[in-house]
Amino acid sequence: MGAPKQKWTSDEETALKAGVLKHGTGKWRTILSDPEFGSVLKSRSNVDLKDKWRNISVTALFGSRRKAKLAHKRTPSSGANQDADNTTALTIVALANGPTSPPPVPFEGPFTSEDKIIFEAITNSKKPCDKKSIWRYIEDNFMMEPNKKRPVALRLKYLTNVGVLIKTKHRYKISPNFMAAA
Amino acid sequence: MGAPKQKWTSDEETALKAGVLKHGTGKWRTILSDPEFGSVLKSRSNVDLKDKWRNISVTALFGSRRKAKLAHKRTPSSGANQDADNTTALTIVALANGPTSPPPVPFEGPFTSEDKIIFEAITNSKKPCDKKSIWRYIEDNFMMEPNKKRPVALRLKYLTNVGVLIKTKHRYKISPNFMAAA
DNA sequence: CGGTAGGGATAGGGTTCT
DNA sequence: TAGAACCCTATCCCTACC
Repeated sequence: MGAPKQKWTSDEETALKAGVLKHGTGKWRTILSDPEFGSVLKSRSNVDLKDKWRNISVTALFGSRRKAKLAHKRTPSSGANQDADNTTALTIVALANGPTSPPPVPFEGPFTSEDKIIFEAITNSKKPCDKKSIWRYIEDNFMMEPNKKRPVALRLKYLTNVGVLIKTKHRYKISPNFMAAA
Repeated sequence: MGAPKQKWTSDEETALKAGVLKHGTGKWRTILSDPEFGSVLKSRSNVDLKDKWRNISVTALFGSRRKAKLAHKRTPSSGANQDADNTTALTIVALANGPTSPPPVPFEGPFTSEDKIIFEAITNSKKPCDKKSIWRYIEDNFMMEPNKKRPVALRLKYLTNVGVLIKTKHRYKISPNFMAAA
């Protein structure tokens, strides 16, 4: 019969994350065509990439797609839930040789569930985006309740201070010193 | 909390086997939607069907799922093992009113473990399939050692002679006079 | 037609119950 | 302890919509 099920290797996963970081989400065919990632992902289709990204993303934030749907169904309460912090999927790690200078404040891990939402919002926009875009993304996708805004705002400021995010003219982007990894 | 464990009735089991014979394995939602079987199986989900089929199939071939895993772990040796013949699950019985003429050679039971693998291979392909497909299925799923090929080949020829299998243009299918039953 | 998004189905590992 | 029934979720498939 067909293939018995092709499990993703961590190499493939890393390539996918790097591809999303470079081209943005929803650019699956573009990522596949990029020789930087296409070679690693040559046995995957654009749809495979989409599915895997959905799985990675939703797993990091909710633990599973099923739980994500349940969370969506509930009253707009627990957007990012508490037991999501001990996942490793959508995390960001420092690259060996970054071009910029060291941050004034050292980063102290680990990343929180708020961080992960912020990363997803920024990554998804593909361009440096302002605070309002980040909020809109979060509200559109996670039905976060109002009193959850403060911790997110605090993390946004913190991540900027430690150099994980770079803020230019009120717009945020992820530092090139960091990239998604397993 | 949930349901107290709903044991499968033999009616349900028969319906499942007939459904697999008609639609092939892996078509659980289709089987459920087929009014011919859906009414009997109305308290079962597609996943239930899949799980039950796994139990039936693997039990017939190995005695249990655990033994099946062990068999897989061993060196590609004992694909179908010896103590599988005294099971009743994946057997085939003659239907009362078959459309075709009686076979030149009467069938003498019982079915062997080789037969069961052949049935599974053909059933799984959903279409009449040639000898090569059957071998590929067997090798993919049971890691049969080469010197086991002969008994399977002999049974394939025998089952064709007695009319359990029908061979057309080098392709085999199960006779409509026969169906899986408990 | 090719591509993406999203819902939904399947495969296979794991867990619970008996 | 084994086996049957059931759960979990990564992967894969289908369809609507550009």
